[in-house]
Amino acid sequence: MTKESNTTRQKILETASKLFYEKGIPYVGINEVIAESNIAKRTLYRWFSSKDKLIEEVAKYRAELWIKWFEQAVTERGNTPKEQLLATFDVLREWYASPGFRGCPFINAVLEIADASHQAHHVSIDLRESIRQIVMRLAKEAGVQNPDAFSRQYLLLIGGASLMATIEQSADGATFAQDTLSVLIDASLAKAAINYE
Amino acid sequence: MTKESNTTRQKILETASKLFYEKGIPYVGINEVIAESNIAKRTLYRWFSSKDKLIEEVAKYRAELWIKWFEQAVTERGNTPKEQLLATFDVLREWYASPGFRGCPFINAVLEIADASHQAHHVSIDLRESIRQIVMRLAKEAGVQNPDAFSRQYLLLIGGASLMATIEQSADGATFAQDTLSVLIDASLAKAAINYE
DNA sequence: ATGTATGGAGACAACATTGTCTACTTGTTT
DNA sequence: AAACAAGTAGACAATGTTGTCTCCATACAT
Repeated sequence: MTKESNTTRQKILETASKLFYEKGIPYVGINEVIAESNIAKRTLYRWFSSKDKLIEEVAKYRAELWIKWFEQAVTERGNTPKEQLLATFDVLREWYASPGFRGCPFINAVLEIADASHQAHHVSIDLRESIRQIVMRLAKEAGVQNPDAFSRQYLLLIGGASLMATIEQSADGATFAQDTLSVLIDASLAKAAINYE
Repeated sequence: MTKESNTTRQKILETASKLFYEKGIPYVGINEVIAESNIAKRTLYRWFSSKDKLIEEVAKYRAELWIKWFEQAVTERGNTPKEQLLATFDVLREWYASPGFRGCPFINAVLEIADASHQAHHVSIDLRESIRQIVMRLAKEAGVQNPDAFSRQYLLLIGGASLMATIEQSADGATFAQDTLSVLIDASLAKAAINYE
């Protein structure tokens, strides 16, 4: 039934999510997903019409969890908006250093699936936009001069830090990003204070 | 002979490089490379013992060209070290906006080939280190306080900008990175001037 | 002139891929 | 009781993959 079905669907989603992340999407076959999920092939195809659809649903599922995790972790730490902005990179540093970390799954998805028209790309683009909205709100509250430009610079830093974590397998990128962000905020606040180009 | 051989080898390298970049490494088969190169399968395998070896050699070939191109483009523009540092993102912006741009091939390679022990990963890591060395030298000349940390922050920005160009398909990341770099340099120079915290 | 390096054309083996299909089982709802 | 939704097991087709192999042709060096 619906209840039973949802748990099966959920089980597939979680297994696929784990395998896709660990091995890279193109390197995981449907057969591996069904074996690891302990389900029949027929069952998988009843819930997901194709591998591409499964990839898409996994991406949506992950994105939903990620943004909740991020938003909560950020509001938990730091009391002022500025502190919260800086705290994002504390959260990220821990993530990068956590066991099993193998890059940001959303960046991975975009590059593993070369086809730019794939729905999974849109999920990653939307997630980045969600992050940017959160950052922009915090930046406004912190009194940053140009919150829009600032939020885009933030995207640069989070992308760069994730990339460094993936390529150099080091969490230090989060620290460099944090320092850079601090300089950006202070420069913007100073500019706001003297209100002079 | 050696001369003839080198041109054949070179032809394979260039064709593979183009295909790998356009379609993504896992999505290009050996058969496609040989068809596009107008050579026999036997010939390819005489020069490259496996697809992985070909991927590795293509990565090395590209990295060599890239760093030359980058170094030259940078020294051509801007007279002072600071100007040259900022000019890097003018060069990159043009690259991102150029027709057929489909991301930084070295970032792509790392993420398309999930296996971290693949030689192509090392090529990308080495290239990033080469970039960092160039930036560190310029930073020293410009009088930046902590050239090592600065160069790593630079890597963040170049990675972030490349990623933005890939994911959002926009060259604007180069501009945001340039602005950020400018703030970083000025903050560091100001700190150097007052020689205080 | 004869060996050696190089290249072309393509068959072939061995295996992996996605997605379909048949046949059977279980549990729930009307 | 009958219909229906969901799941299991796994064969199968169609296709794609890498890498080997045979047979032949060409060009150059000693």
